[in-house]
Amino acid sequence: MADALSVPRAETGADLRRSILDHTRRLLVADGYDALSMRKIAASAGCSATSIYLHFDSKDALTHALISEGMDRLHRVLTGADDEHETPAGRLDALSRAYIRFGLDNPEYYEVMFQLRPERMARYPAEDYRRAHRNVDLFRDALADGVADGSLAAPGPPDVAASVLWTALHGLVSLSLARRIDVRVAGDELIDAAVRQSLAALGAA
Amino acid sequence: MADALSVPRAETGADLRRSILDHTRRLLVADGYDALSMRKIAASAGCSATSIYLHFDSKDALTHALISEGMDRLHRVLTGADDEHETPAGRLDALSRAYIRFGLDNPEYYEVMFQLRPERMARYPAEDYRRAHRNVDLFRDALADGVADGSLAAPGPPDVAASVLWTALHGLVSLSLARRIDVRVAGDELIDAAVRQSLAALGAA
Amino acid sequence: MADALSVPRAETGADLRRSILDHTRRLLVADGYDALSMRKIAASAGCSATSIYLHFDSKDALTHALISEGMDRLHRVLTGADDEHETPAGRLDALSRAYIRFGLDNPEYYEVMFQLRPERMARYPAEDYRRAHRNVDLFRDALADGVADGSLAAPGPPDVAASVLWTALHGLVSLSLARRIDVRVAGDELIDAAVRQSLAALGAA
Amino acid sequence: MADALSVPRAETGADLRRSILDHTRRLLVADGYDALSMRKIAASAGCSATSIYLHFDSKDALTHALISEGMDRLHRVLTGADDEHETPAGRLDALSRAYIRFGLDNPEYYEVMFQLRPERMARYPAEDYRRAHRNVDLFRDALADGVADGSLAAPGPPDVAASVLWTALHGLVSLSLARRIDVRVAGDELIDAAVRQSLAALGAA
DNA sequence: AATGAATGAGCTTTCATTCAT
DNA sequence: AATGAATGAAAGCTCATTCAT
Repeated sequence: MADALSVPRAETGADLRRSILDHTRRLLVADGYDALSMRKIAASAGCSATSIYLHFDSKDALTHALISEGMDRLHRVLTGADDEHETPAGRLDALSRAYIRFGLDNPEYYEVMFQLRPERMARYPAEDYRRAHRNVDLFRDALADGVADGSLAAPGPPDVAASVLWTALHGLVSLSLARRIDVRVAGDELIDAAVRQSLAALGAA
Repeated sequence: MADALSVPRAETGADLRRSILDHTRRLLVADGYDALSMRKIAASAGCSATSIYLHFDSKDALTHALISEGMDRLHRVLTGADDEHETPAGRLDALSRAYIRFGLDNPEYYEVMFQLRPERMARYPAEDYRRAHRNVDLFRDALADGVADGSLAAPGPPDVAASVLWTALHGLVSLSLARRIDVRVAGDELIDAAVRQSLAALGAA
Repeated sequence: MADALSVPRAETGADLRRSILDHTRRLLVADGYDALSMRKIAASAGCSATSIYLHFDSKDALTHALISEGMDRLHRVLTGADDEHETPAGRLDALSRAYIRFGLDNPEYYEVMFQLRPERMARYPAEDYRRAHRNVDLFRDALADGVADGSLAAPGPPDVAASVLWTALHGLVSLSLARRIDVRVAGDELIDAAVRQSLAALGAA
Repeated sequence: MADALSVPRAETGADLRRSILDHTRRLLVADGYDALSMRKIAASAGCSATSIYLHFDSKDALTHALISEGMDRLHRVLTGADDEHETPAGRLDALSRAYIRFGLDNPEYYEVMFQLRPERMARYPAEDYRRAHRNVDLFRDALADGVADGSLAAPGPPDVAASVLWTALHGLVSLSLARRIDVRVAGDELIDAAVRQSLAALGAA
């Protein structure tokens, strides 16, 4: 009875956990990680700051949950792109574009996933960060496959070439998100050029 | 004489300004920008927090002084590298290596120069950030020269190709500083590979 | 029972809100508004400065709560005085004396209510200040009633005459509170004289 | 030579003292006493904060200099008004209007002269405040003269009646300066009404 | 599961004032 | 006469977190 009359209550239980994560993402896009505070999250999610601690041990733990989630999403996106193509060169191209797209479309995930310094966060589970390498591994595997079948030519160990490719993609994404790239240059043309330049050395012509 | 005998006194006057900047850099390397506080700087520099305000209008102004200084240093390093080589390809290679070296050797400058989101800093002089483009221009000029004399082949406008090159270098530097690159891969080998891969597309063979 | 035996504990909860308001009043009497600080209030109320923010959004909000409270109290006092008399002249006399009495008895309320410059306070709700006029309205109504029944003779619009009367009463209260009136003159005699002189022009003989 | 080329230097010596006082007045009008700071005064007067201390022992001393100056100016204005009229009633009316005019025209002087609580200012010379009474004395003398020649009828000791008159005038001025009077009422009409009402009881018809 | 209350530590910044020059 | 340098104290306010309920 009271419920029927009450104002639409904020989520509770598992829903609240989900809601907290989503509102945190929203705040991250808007204000960035530094401006994130438990109070603001609580206010945004419509719960008390204390309630957040029912679902996350600490602010760091909340951040890590987001990182994990982001890593999973990125991995899913990348494997999807990987699967859609046959040739190693096609896979590398698709992986690169999917990575960039993910970063630009999910600035909040990208910020916590790749712009944070884990060693500056207390109590961080190194394990979580090691999972990030699964993503680089996708690049490496496609590259190794290409080298194996002669369609690609990595000028060195595939591990290294894949890492280099990743750093290049990351540089594009992070400077784009920070809006540090000349506006006359930024845009789809830049992304195309970046993918082409990044893959050129790998003989993906 | 008295000086020689006196205990190492905290600097004063213009020296203090210099000392504040240096201690700020030290703290930036150790703890990062977010953890930077006027109190900590003061404690580190051996002066009162109030004294910092004699030399800098605000925390932002102090940060901007560092950014300016870093931009100048980077520019000097890059022009030095540029001048030491004759061929456009040689210049591009030297510029790239100098950029990476500067970033890895000056993590504190690099952090405030390129890891901060200017739009999230109040009262920042857009002018300062525009100076950053002077550095990209060095890459573009070398590239354009190479295209002009036929020794290089940018697959598109030199502006775009230079920006792409910059993002690739930045990605390498920022992920290296964040220690996010697999330790089995990191090192001089990685840098070599990165430079080679980044320049491959520009026909700098 | 436990209560009776326990040491005088600092209040908590809603009691703390009340306690904060009361200690703020005490500090206002002692030191004035300018010397008021959140830390001092906290120390006086026996809570942390942070706790004050659980009950009031800001220092201004705390001040405004006091202003509101004071306005209510004054209004209650004035309507009480108004109701106790039949004739317009009697009402005006009672209103005037009640106003003066309230001011002299509640210097802390009076200070925030009438000695502050609202335009110098950020985020002040103009609404709160408009409520002050309800009090002047009581004077105006009594005066208008007297003019209507011929027992009083306002030399002009009742609005104006009532405002003038108010300013006269305020002048007496504020200079008395500031102890700026010659001690040989101050006292009940002065109040009597002030009321008599202030009402003389209104034909309240 | 250097002088001829140099930018217009700020005043020095006695001129600087004068300049400090004037800039302080300007700041008082703009921001009020609470917002007054030595640094702001120095910045406004174009000298160093330290220089202020060459001319005034402390912030309080500077304030007291202003109070003294204001008291002198008010006294001059009042005696001028007093002298221009023959009859006691005329003198009282002129004194009242001159007082109001002075207050409204010199909000900065009025604020430090009459809105400050001397007991809250450290090291204040009680003497300075006693001089304020000279002004009330002018009212009292005119009133006493009127009583003596039968043209006025103070309902009690002239001292008291004069003080009451002063408090009424002060109430009008202070509430006007604080912009606390209903705008539909404020204006010359209000001043006229206030003078008329204030003098009515003194038989100045 | 959820919360209101509470706090100590911390933040940037401004203050009046002093001192050596 | 004038100043730049320096400071301790204090301001309002926000932070992540804990605890009792």
